[in-house]
Amino acid sequence: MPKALPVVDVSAPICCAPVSAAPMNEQAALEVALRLKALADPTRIQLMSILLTTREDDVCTCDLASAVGLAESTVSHHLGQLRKAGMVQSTRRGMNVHHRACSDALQALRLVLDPHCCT
Amino acid sequence: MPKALPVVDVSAPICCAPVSAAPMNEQAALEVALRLKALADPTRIQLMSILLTTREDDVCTCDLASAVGLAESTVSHHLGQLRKAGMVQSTRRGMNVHHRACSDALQALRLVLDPHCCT
DNA sequence: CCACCTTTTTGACATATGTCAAGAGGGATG
DNA sequence: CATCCCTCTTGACATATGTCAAAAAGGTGG
Repeated sequence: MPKALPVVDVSAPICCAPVSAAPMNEQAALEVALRLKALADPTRIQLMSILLTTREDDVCTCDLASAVGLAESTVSHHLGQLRKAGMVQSTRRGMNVHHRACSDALQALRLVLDPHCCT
Repeated sequence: MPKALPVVDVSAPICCAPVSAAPMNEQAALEVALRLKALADPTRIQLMSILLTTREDDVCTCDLASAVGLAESTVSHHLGQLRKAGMVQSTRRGMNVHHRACSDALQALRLVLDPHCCT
């Protein structure tokens, strides 16, 4: 990756034409890729799955850590990635931090990946 | 990534319950993550976009290389990744190799990412 | 203030990744 | 066969990534 790393804010749901609408330019492709990258890790997928399937708003970092069997610092790191990509929102409640999946961001990403938009 | 790298064949479209159906186990999460990883690169998203928006079956490696402005060996590498993930099919025709996007694989991935499957 | 719990940050480390140049392979065409 | 094209593979290199332990930061309760 000998290319300068681009600094882009991707905390909002992706909003651009679908991949199949027209050949994407570099900028749009980067926007999509950065969000995909946030999801492209087994641990983070598992975390998203747990958060998406938990209706209660009471999943804290330590719960997640024990659920995926990794160090809390590692899970905190992954949650940070997901947060930066707008996939998760976290709120401190007392001593704990509670996490929620942002289904809107995920849905927006799915829209962009639609392969049949303009067939 | 001090964990042993898992060797998994992901050339077929992903087929598992959506992330929001139930907490995913490690194996399923890995299957999803590996496919996402294949897409989680700006160049590869651009390549997919070009292939998806080209109805004719006549996009060869050198065309793609000049389209994205990278060395042909680099593009060949990316196409290999996409092929391994079942996102692209390539066929040799004479001197050139022609590439096609597999929209089924992309569609299957979108299904798994549905955040509202069981709300 | 002190002891304690949860979370994040930092540092270190091994592994993975994207890129190119150079070489090797596969086919067409003279 | 010789030559030229297109493609893929290999090697090298810089950067990014996932992981943990240790330390720091944020909060609660005595």
